[in-house]
Amino acid sequence: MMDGHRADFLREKKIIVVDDEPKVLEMIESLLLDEGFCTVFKAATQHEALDLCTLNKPDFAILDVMLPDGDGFSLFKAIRKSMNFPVLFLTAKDQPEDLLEGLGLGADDYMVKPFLPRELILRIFAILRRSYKADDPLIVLQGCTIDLNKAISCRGGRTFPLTAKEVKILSTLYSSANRIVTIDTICNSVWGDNRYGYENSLMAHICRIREKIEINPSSPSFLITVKGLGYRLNVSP
Amino acid sequence: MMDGHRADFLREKKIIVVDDEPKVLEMIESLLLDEGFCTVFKAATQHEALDLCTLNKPDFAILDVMLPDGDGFSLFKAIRKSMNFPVLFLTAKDQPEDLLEGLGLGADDYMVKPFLPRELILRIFAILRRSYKADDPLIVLQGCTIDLNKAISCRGGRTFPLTAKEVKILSTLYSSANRIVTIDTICNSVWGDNRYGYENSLMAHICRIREKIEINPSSPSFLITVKGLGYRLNVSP
DNA sequence: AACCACCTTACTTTTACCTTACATTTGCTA
DNA sequence: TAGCAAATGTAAGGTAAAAGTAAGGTGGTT
Repeated sequence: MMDGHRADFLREKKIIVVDDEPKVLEMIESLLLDEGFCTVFKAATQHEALDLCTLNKPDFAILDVMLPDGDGFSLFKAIRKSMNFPVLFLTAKDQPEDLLEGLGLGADDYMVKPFLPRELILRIFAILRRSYKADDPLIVLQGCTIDLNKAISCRGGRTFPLTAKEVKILSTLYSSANRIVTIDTICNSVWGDNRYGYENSLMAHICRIREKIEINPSSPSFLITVKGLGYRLNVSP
Repeated sequence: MMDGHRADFLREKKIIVVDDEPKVLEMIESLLLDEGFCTVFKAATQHEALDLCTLNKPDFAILDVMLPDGDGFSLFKAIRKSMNFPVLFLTAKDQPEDLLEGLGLGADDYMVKPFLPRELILRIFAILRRSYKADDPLIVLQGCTIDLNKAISCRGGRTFPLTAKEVKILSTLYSSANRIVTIDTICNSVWGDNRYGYENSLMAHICRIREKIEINPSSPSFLITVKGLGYRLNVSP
């Protein structure tokens, strides 16, 4: 695995692969899934690809230049009319003009088939890193990332918005990550001086937070209850 | 000239080229200057390169893997300790391990010598575009483009003029694109030190901006309210 | 089994924000 | 510098999402 857990949030990105050869499509898909990407769309034609893009708003595209209904370049132009995610071109033809046309249009990278699978993965990461660089401090859990500045959590390819109170509670817990934080401490940090009477409200918030960050909210593995003492946010070291 | 005036600001970026062969150094430099780049630094050794980087803070680097005092990879690691500009590796050796090592370290691109000059230029632009897109005063949303220089937004074939305050607000939001910007931050940036009491005014501006950029202003998809936290301008990616 | 601490859900209340219409200010032009 | 239009600011009623509440449920402990 590349980059370890630090690049987890990049693997949440939705990728679309467009190629007319089913074999190539399968190969790239399994390559991506093996690498830990959760959401991979496949299309064999330009038409299909455009529909998928408008519907699913992918974060990255791998486009073959040869397609049954028009070339990848025209697909690229069509996409760029309304979307701006990064694109890597793939081609069997080793023609310099092709390569230059692809990059000239504004593509992010260009690879010639056959390619080293590893090189494709590394180039994808290079592009994703630059395109989606997280200059925000991320809370990285195993299978979930939380961005408190953006007020979102990402889990299993889905993004959940966090509310103001949820952000406040999480940031309180995170400031004492892996340590028990008492209910009183949390209430004090969230509701200030007049903090009494909010215990149940806090409980409801914890419940709602778990829905957004836990893989199995009813048996939490990140936001842990320590009975009689408080809560603890487990963050991988 | 590539991309016309839209990419002009990318040519302002400072580029450093590191190669032990003076000929290659000269060749790349003149290539870059011909393309319109104004600032090109040259270094032949790792040591020289590091000094130039710390002094001039370049925006992009082209590193040869073979250097007299250590390889390009160790130079890359040294640079990344304190700086984070994008890097393209260049190598004469066509060894897969080399390529994979370079990209694996976190480089942005990798080219094998000899290369097509045009391809190098195009790849440089691809990387610069992604890395420094925030400087681009043209905001491309899905179905709407905003030109902050011209102070207009285009949507559904119609062009809307933007007022001074609207431009200021949008540019504040865009400089933290995709991230939550607090109302206080926006007010501070628009009205300066004495910013209190303008919250409602800001609200009215937000409302007017949405009329000009959103397809459906009452359920916005670009300029998002994050209740209790602030506003966010959704830009893809 | 009864207790306790906490979970969970559905519901109510609150609040922050939207929206509209109108008032005021600004800056341009005659 | 007076008049005008455009831009900006203000106020108030309306609204939906978020926060808070309450009540029944769960599971471990004594």
